[in-house]
Amino acid sequence: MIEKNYQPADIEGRMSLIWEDSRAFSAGRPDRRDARPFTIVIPPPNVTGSLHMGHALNNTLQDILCRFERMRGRDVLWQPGTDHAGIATQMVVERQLMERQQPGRREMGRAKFLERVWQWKAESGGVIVNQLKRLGASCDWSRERFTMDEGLSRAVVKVFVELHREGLIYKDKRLVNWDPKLLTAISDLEVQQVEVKGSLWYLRYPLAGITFNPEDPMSYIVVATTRPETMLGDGAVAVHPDDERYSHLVGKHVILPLVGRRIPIVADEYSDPEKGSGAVKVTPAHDFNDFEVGRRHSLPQISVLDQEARINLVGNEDYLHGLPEGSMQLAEELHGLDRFAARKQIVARLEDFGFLDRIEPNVHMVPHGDRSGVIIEPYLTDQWYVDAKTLAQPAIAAVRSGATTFVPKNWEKTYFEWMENIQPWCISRQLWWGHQIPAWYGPDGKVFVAETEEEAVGNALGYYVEQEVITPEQGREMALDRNKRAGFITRDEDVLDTWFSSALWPFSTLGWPDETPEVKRYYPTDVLVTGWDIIFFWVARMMMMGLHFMKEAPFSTVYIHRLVRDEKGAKMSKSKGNVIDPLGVIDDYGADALRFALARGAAHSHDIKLSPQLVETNRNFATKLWNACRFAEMNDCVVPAGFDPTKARDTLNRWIAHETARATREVTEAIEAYRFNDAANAIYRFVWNVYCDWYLELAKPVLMGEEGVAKTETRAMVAWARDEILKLLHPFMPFITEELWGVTSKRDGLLALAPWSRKPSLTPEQLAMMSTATINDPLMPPVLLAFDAAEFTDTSAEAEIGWVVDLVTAIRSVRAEMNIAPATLTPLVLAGASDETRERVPRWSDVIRRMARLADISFADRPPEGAVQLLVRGEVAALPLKGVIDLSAEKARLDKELAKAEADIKRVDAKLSNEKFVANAPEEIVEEEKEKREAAEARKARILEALERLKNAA
RNA sequence: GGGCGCGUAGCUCAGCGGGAGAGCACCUCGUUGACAUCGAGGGGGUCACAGGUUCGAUCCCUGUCGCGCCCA
Repeated sequence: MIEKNYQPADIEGRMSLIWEDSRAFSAGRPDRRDARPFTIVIPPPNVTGSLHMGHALNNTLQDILCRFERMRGRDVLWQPGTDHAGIATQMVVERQLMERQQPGRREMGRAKFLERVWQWKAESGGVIVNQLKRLGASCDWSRERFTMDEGLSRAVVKVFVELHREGLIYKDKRLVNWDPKLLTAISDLEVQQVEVKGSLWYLRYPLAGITFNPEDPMSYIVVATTRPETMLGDGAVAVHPDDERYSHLVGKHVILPLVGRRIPIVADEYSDPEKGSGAVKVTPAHDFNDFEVGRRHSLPQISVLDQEARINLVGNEDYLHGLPEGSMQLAEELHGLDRFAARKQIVARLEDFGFLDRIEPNVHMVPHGDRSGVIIEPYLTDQWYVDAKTLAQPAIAAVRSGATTFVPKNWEKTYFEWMENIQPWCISRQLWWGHQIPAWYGPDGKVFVAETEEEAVGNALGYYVEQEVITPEQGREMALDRNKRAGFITRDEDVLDTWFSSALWPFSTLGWPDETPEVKRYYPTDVLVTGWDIIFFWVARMMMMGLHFMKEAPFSTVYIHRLVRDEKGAKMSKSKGNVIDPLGVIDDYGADALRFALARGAAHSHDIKLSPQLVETNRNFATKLWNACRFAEMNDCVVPAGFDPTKARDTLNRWIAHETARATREVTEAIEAYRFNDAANAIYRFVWNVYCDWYLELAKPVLMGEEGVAKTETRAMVAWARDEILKLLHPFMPFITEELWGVTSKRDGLLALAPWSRKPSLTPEQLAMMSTATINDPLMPPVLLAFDAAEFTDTSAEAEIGWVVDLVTAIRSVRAEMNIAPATLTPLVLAGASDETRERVPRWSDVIRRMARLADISFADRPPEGAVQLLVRGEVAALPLKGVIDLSAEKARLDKELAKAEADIKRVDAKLSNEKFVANAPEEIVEEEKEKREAAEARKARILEALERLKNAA
């Protein structure tokens, strides 16, 4: 029994348990051992995360694909899991410690802190997984993975060690993006350029050997800078080689104000004559461009900041080197100041001594950390890098060759753009939570990289014994006793960028580096579904790692979807307060409604604008389906064993078989093309505007009528089409469809595992098998034998029902226009009806009378006087409403129709009289136009007749 | 500065070479036995602008304007 009211919350709670108990989503089910696998790896959400609309969209789309392919008979693995999210998680736990006024991370020490993070993960790390289940995600939850799992960690270490051995991972001292709040390096991608209103300071640098005089421009050179405080670390002044204003100064020196360092004036194309004064200060240790300039001119790299971006001068050898007596005083005064406080001080001092030329307002881009939000400092440190340029080559080639394709294809351009200009990837992070880098150092700083500590220590001790740094005896002792080697061999403290482990996700989750059956069966995966914002972070890196270690691209298709925005198109954000919580929406309207709203909006080239009202609309659709199924149940509609819809006799039933087949093809083809919106809209239209509005309404007289062959067949067909609807809709609205599937009939199994009604396009292997196998061959894939009604068509049924629909619609329309009360039943006269129409009427009179509110239907040679005359498919249907209708209103209506017909004729004539059109247009188009003209002429003739009769009546 | 995308009904968007479409909103009517979370009907658009290609352009090309995003 179907409940009277649709209650999504009740259904969804129960259904999750049913799917879980039946292990419906398990990959490698025994009954699918011979099926083709279909694999998607989930973009692992942060373990700290909770479900937002972006997740809801992303996972809805993946689930649609997985459920679709599962129904098409594939052995589906949707691999779930979460990401350890280095910085984010460490921040969450540190904040928690602070809130509870417990000892902080540093007081605790590394081991204790990590224990604490794991504890946090055990308690609250699973939140998002449960939220995904509420959305209906049909992942194989038994295979859930975490990037810090033992197995995945082994994969990370192995990849690091191998890439290091191949020279594709190396340690380098260069400028990194340094986050002075989180005290770690971050990669280029984690930096966001933000437009900031700042200033451009023009500073006077005195020329060496000339007495500085603020009044004498010949005694100094003006440089422009956005960061005056870094002048302490300047190594040169650069001017453009072609800039004649300065050419006489190239090779000369300036004396750095306040500091007293003598630095050269160099010619370098980096300096832009158009910008500022045309001369720039060069600070190799604090600016990426200056770093390159410094390399070209062999300038010293003088870092003047510490890790927290405070001025660091006392005891700073690089800074103090070669400075005149007395500069210690300045160093001591500035030492320890924050970079922005120091800026003020330094500018003030420069001004005091006449070194400040002027200040101009200046808008420029300033790098900010995407996690901390603070201004990033280019900072000179030792970090580990991946040689991305080398790894990118096969990854570029794979997309060029089509081994992997992006949908929509435009994204390939973005991918190439980035990949072809890729920079070394900084992978070390000065954090605790993450995969600690498997590198150990000896007392002289020599690096030993190995998969285990034992191996690394062994190598190191062997080396130092050989070098006679230690004796063999000491080596043995150190090898056996960790305490003995402490201080001699130390492990790298840093951990790897979270995205390093994510890059391995498509194979590490399958058990690699072990040679598991899962790796063999499910790699490479079929499709990756993700947002464009992580193409660089994740997609590109998976491509690189997958191709390098597995020799095959990790997925053949990358489907890129757009963002979910609020109803006004603004990005959802906590600060704006416009966030729609998917779980709240699920509570209010059900997961199915949310999913369907998202799917219907998922067009290729637009972000999705979502509002609660939109979800409500889709909940209403679910209710409509619910009630249609109740109607079927109330009329005892069931599908008899062995029922074949293509063998139906009744026209209406053949018509719905035809329409169902059409909808099935549309939905199938749209999902195959990742056009989720088209698929969802096709099924929406079919359910509401075809099945409910017409089929069920037209079937009512039969269902209410007496028992007989027609009624039996109609009952079967109502139920059959309903089942087809449930199947087509299941990938989009899994909960309600599974519930209705279960309660409407005794079923062999779950809808989630029921066969899709359109055969998948055959693989070459399957085609080969078909040519050698016979129908009874046990090797024949069952899916090929599945009954396939999706190819069924019946154009004559389509024409006949089309006529009924048009007739009813036309009568309804004119009745509404004429303000005829629904309670008033009017007669219908079919004038000059063809044999076909005369034949059809007895079959449909009940229906037409009921739907068009008619008293009776009769035939006549000509329409009665004063009747409203409608044109339906070229014939006149007359409603004798003399006295009821306003004749002038009817004349106005007919005049409008006439004008329309004449306009049509005119337009077609214009075409047909154009010789070039007739000569150049395809024959069928010309033929079509001629037919259109004939039809319009016929209409015009009928309307003129009708007007004539109207005149007579008046 | 480079790249990508978008400008179609009041709103959100389909359509992308041969008669302008949907959903929502709006207006009118409706207690017909699945459904008022509903049914029936209706109004509403020089398809941003200007050129070009074509027998024919909302659709293809070029340019202009406006909006959004990414990279420097």
